[in-house]
Amino acid sequence: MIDLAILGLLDEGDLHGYEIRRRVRAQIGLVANISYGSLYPALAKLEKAGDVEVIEGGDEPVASLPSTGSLAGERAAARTRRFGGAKSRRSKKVYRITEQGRAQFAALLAAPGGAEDAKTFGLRWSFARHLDTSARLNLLERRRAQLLSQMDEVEPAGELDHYAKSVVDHAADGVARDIRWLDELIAAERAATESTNKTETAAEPSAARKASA
Amino acid sequence: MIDLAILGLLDEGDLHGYEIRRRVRAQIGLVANISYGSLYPALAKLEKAGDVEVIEGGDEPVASLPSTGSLAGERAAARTRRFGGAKSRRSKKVYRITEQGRAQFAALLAAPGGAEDAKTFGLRWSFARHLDTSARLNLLERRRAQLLSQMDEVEPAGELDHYAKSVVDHAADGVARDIRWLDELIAAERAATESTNKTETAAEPSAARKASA
DNA sequence: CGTCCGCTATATCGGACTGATATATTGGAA
DNA sequence: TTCCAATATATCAGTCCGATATAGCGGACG
Repeated sequence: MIDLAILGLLDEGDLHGYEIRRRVRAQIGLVANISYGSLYPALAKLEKAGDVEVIEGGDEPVASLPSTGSLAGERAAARTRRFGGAKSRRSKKVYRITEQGRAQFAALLAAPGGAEDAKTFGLRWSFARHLDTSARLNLLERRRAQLLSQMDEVEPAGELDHYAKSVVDHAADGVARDIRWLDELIAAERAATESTNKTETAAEPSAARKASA
Repeated sequence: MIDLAILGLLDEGDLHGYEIRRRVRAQIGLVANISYGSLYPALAKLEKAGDVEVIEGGDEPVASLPSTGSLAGERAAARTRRFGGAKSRRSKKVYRITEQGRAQFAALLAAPGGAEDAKTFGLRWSFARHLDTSARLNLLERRRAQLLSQMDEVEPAGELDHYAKSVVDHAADGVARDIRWLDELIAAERAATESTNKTETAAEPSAARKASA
């Protein structure tokens, strides 16, 4: 979900479209990516919905590191600003998230529905700081269940040739690796919960502790 | 590319749409998957293009294992056949690949253009038996280059919080693992090329035993 | 000193694919 | 017998990607 990525980044500071894409590529490019073909329509849609607003001569990126490779761009923007705002000006529409947008972000991040595919999960987890421990555990277990159901839909050994088998085996190893990783994250979250043994969230049954392939 | 999967499976025997999807899920479900929403339009398109043809009461699946979970379906098909072919019949359009379709399959499999993403590569490699060694090496190196360019587009360390860092690190490990795998496959192909003079596929050399990260 | 290249930046379009839904048919369980 | 689950085909709205178009700007280069 591209809205999630956009709102999540805008929550850390005002940005324009090009920079949003650059940050997604630089930060979580190995997990998910967005194209202009979906980015700009999504921004227009979010603006119409009132989740974001345009602040024309948007200065200070609020979040740290204003530079990082876009020095020329920043200078260009400064010059644009100096020139005054003749309406013929194009270039650089800076977006800011609204209160409604923040609520929408929280809703998308919680997102009880849906299949939790790799990209969406990666995106959600990269914003996991916005969730509480029980929501985090819920997310991890949802992804884990998704991987398990994916695994036992595949036939055990099948009569595949050498090449097909190599790709299937590699993929199976990858899934097993992902599940181990999820188990570590789940354990870490549980440990964090117990160490904060105030009272809250003492229960959380969440039955998925055996599952040894 | 869904056409590649369809033609590749039909090359092993006549099938109807439902069974094509079942086999994709069962055989390479961890790598790629197809939905009805793309499968049936694709079949219609391929038929119109002359790459496949419909054989109405399609019998013997040609390829082995006619059963595997679809016993009921096969019996139903048999009964349908006994009933005779009143044109009001719906159910079960069995497809067969044409000569032109085989050529198209070869073209799609070679496919010099395109970015070689994970799913497409997995699909291509699972059909690698249809390629010669040099085409196989070309495919492997294309995928390898794709992963490398993907890696150095990401910023080195970035100031990410704990959760984002965990997902990025995990993804980076996954890419490194994929590259090691590709290196093994490349080494194996090279070894196979050099030992062609003797008994073909002499010992499955597994010639990549170093694999130092 | 001009002009051409590459980067920043926004925008749109066609095409591919998904997920949901609708519709038939049939074998088997209750 | 009735109803459910599985088999089987088909379509649709929505989502996303890749390619392409446009445009301002700074610097390289002769």
